Amino acid sequence: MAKHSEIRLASVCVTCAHRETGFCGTLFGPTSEDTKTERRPGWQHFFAARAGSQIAVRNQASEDVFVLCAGWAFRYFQLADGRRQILKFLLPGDLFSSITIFETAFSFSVKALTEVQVSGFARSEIRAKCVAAPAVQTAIAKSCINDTHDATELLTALGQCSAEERIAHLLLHLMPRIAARNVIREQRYPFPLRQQHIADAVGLTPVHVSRVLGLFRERRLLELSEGHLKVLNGPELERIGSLR
Amino acid sequence: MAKHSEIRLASVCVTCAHRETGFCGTLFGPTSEDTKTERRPGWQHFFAARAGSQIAVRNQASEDVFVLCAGWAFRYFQLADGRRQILKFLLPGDLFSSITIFETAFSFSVKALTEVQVSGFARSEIRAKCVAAPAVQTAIAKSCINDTHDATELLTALGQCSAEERIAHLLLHLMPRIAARNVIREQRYPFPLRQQHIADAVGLTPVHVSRVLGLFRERRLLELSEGHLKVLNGPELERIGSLR
DNA sequence: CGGCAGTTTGATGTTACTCAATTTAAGTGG
DNA sequence: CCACTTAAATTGAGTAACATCAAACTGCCG
Repeated sequence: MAKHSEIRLASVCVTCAHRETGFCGTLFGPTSEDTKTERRPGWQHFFAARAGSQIAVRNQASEDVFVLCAGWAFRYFQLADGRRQILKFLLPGDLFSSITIFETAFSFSVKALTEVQVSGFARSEIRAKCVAAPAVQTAIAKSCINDTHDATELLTALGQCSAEERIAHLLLHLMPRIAARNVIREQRYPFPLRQQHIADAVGLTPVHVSRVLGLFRERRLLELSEGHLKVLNGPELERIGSLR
Repeated sequence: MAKHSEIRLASVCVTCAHRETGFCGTLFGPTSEDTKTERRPGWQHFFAARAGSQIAVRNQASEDVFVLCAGWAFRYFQLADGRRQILKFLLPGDLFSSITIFETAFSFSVKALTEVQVSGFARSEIRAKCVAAPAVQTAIAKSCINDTHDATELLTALGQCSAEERIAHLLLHLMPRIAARNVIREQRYPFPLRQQHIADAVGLTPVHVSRVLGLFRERRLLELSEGHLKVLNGPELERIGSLR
């Protein structure tokens, strides 16, 4: 069902770092007391952050390329009046953004959704590896393709679909990504999003998200509580949210 | 005002093709009688298409990378029930998509908005040039960055903004791009979009687009008729649609 | 036990959609 | 040049979807 296979750049890069020692990420700029930095000389840069903490800011430049190693995070774009659009949920192995390989500044911000661990690599090193190692090059290209594809789908969902369709689409989008990183039994997925996150991702109010999820629950499509999503009627969910 | 400088890949590549002769694009798959193909042995592939004709289809694979040379076109994603989301308007010099450099298949379709001229280059040649010519590599990276940035902004507009804000944002987004390709006198821009196109781009109905444009006209923000947009009050338009 | 963050529910308001009629503009062929 | 045709834009009335405001409820943690 998932046309685009999941890419785990972190594992690729961590492996790289294990093999070649002359690889030390530069220090990530101090963001807040929520982030705990750890330097491993001869390795890549590495840090942890608490749930809810901001771990990258729009327009901030950095010499590093970041990969989420553990936990959930999300990219978002914030407006002056407080509205924010969540652009993508990041799962372990995801680059903060594939274009950070070309560009030093972020065009969006990143926040930790759960407690996270993040790994930073010197951009120069990554780019050098791109030339040398075809596997890295392919991984990055795939990450670009994936991002573009996701953006296309999300744009279509936001522009053309109803509240039910958008929420169903978001869940369908996340399910295979979660499944690629966890053992799923009986269609029960770990799911740390608050309704506020869903709302900011699909462009609705949390109140309306609650109502729609209530409807889904009534119709026995799914159950959603305490960090877990249980899908009861996958085919019907897909009929609603699949964009075809 | 325009943070991201416009990239004119066509001119770059045409220049390349002029300099190096061993560069012949493969034939673009036959799409319809609306497209008139012309092969120039030793050069890149080249064709024209009538306004409204489809010039690329989702999931269609091609060995070529396409650049719009003249006219307007747009990328879009179509749903089974006929709804479509316009993802980006393409102006002369724009790649159909920067990721076609990595991937053979399109993740969306492309249609001509006006009469257009399109140039195709063999992907293998482009990739070879990427390694050899830093200018081409930079142009492609910038195109990727640009696409990502545009997608971010459009996602935010669709998810978070009102009808007025979205339409204003679209116009503000297009103005500098048009200005980069035309001499603009007295804030009067060539503007071939129908209200249906605006509607499909910002996720509204044509009827509502008409109403909002009517409001803008009443408030003397702009005039929009017969292929031309005249901006009467830029600052106010920006206040409405600038996403800050 | 109290406090807090998140969710649910109800009542009401607003935005944008739908349907349908009318107007405007642009050809087209006589 | 003038009917005739057709696509696009405008306008109005009624409606549906979603937002807003506010209150009540839940589970959790200190």
